[in-house]
Amino acid sequence: MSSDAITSREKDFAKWYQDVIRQGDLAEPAEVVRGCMVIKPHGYAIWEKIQAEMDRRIKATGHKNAYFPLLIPLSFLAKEASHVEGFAMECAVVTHSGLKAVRGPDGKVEIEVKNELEEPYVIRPTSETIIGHYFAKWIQSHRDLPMLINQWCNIMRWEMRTRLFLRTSEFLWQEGHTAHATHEESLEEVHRMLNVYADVAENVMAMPVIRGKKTDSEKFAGAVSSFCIEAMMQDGKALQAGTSHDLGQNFGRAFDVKFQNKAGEIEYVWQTSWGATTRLIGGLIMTHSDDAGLVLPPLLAPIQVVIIPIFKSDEEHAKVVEAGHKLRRECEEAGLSVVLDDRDGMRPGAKHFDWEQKGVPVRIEIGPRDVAAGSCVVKRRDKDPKEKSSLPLTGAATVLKTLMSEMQTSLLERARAFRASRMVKVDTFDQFKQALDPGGKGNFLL
RNA sequence: CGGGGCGUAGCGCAGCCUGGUAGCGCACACGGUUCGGGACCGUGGGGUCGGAGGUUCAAAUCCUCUCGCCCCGACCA
Repeated sequence: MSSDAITSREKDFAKWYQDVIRQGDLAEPAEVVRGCMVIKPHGYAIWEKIQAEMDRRIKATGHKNAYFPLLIPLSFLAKEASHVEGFAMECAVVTHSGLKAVRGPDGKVEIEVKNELEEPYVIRPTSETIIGHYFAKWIQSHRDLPMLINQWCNIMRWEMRTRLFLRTSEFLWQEGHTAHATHEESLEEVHRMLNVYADVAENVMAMPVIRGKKTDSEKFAGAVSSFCIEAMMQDGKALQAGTSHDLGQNFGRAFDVKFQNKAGEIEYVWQTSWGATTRLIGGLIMTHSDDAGLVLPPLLAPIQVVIIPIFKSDEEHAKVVEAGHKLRRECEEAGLSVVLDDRDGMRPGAKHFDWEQKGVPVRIEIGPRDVAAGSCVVKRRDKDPKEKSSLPLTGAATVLKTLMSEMQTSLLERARAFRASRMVKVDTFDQFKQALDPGGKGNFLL
């Protein structure tokens, strides 16, 4: 209905983005905590899928997960000059511990903060400093290298302007921190992890990306150089979707992370750091979703198949649901995540819209006619909803499994085609200026 | 942080200019008829109008402050 409709992309892209998130039940602003968001179960399930795929690749490249404190001593920030300068304004600072509750005469409880800390803590805006501190303790010899650590955690950056998933004051991410014996090795690591990000983006999220180097003004505060992957959104704008930094010996020097090389000489380590965040979900939305709501690539869909029973009488209901459960079990055995939507009091059409908005890749109808014919009706989220095909119930799970990988591929191809249609290749600066001229729509690759 | 817009029921909104007992649609609850793409009828529940002050006999409405959200910009993942 009009009250919960989704604004079209053409009419208002920013509004559309928020509508998709609301209707897809992914997240909502935490209006009681400035700039933060509540990630709802469906949104969080997508994050868990991204996490799982990313984590597997991080471990496969030799890294180990660990966890470091949320709070960082203020003095740590001061050790790397350009690092503080970059993050200073975004830091939330913890200055007190303990509260005192005072009950006034009217019965109201007033709360005041109690003990001022000797040294304030900063809520981590990123963990190079505290991890650098521990690297210094853990690394003595070239035999301790490379040190390959990753942590999954939350981060706080006091942002001036926030947008759900794309930029929130608190966000979830993974941050890798590594130390190496040579610059050559650490640079190799920087690009290895950039490639992991590109792999996840393209082969899991079906989101084509371009690898690039950030300009000096854009690079990570404290890095020698920063690399990133950029994806193109449906409004033609680029989204930075993952970064990998060459930290050189900057943090090694700042935190005194030294090792003895094979020749017995003392050297500073060469470090890297790399991160990917919940922003990826924002990129996912803006890459694939349409005016009907969320579209999820099968590899990231918490629910891949929904079975909608169609019936009039109780007898029909019994038959249809029986066939539905049989199909559900077969799909589960084939490794698909599937839901039989037997919700009472909701008509089939309403169920279709509900799951469509949530981005479920395939919806299946089973009605009395299908049970009689031994078939079911299949609708793909990446196609026009009027486009339906029939599928024999026997062996349907296998066909659906294949369909999933087809959808995964076709979403990536579609996104690539879109990007190609908006991207202009230029060879000279004059061409660049010319290309920018007509309305500025589109992005450009030099 | 600069410029603009907006906070009224779970969601989307009207009412505000011109103060006078808080409304609509969807959602929700119950009953019935329905059911292959958002069903319909009837009945009902739900709001100290973001918050705090002020003006007034009287404030959703006028004034001041404040918090939050959205958009553009600068900055970032």
